[in-house]
Amino acid sequence: MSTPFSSSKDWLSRLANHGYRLTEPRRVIVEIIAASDRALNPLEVFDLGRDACPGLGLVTVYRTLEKLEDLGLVQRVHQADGCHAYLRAANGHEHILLCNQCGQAVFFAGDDLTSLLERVARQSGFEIQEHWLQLHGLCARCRDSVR
Amino acid sequence: MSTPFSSSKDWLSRLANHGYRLTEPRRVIVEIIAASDRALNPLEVFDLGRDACPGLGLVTVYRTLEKLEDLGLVQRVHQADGCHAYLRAANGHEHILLCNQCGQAVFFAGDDLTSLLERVARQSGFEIQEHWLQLHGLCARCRDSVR
DNA sequence: CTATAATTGAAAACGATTTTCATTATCAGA
DNA sequence: TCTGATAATGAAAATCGTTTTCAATTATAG
Repeated sequence: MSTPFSSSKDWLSRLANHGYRLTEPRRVIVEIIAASDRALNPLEVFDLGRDACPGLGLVTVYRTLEKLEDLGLVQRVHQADGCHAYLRAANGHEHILLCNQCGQAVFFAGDDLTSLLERVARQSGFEIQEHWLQLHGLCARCRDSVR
Repeated sequence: MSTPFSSSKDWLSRLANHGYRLTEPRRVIVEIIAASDRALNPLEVFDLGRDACPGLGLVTVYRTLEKLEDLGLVQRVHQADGCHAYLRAANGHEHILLCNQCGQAVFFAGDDLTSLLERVARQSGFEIQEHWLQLHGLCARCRDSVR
């Protein structure tokens, strides 16, 4: 069980190492995602980013999120309403647990899945390339405040 | 491990029991989803539906899929490109395995998850309301034809 | 310091989905 | 069986999230 926080410094050098330029909009966007404990959609990143970088464009948010996802630093989560939000990427065999109320994200280890995956591959004849586990619920605080 | 086929008769009576009228467009759409062994997006349902019901409108497809989902007969699957497709709903603790190539869907039992869910709930303090496991890979036939 | 090429933001385009609205069809009740 | 209330339909327009285009700006190698 781990918090989703991460170091924006690392992310910026990863960007630089891959030939991307370090610009003000990118610094701001990276900082926002890395510092967030919940998944943010592009518009939310945009709104937060405008505070630190008034000229920021929504298009730049989309483009930067796409690059961060390509580099494996950030991952998209799918929400019930069909929209996408972005979060620090899970490392290794971590998966995500999201609060339906406040959006808080928690990572947890899901290594127990391997035996299930092997069994399903054997029985179905499929070659399994990707597994995608996401949990939704209410965090302790929201559970108390809702009832 | 089970095929995704289901009885469209059952679905129609479920619709009727819930106060919905049985119309030609609904009969056609239900028949298409129930008979499909892969997830279909609304446009695919529309194209197939036009064959049997020439006047069919895409809007009706969306509306009918929404009702079927509300009744728990059909479920949405999220795809890598962000689009949605619809499939017979998994029953009980089944989950879905999708072929990235041909789209074929296979259901498998995922009851092994309960202990994982309990552990995560305990450690995180969350009340877990929904778990969402989806596997992607290549079915036996596509794996052979791709290589 | 300069030149080059990557990056930017605004506007327009885009595709999927939803809403609006007038017409049509289902079905409960006479 | 007929009929009226109203649920359901399809077409067009609106909407929403996302992507493309393009001219202006900016980071960085040399």
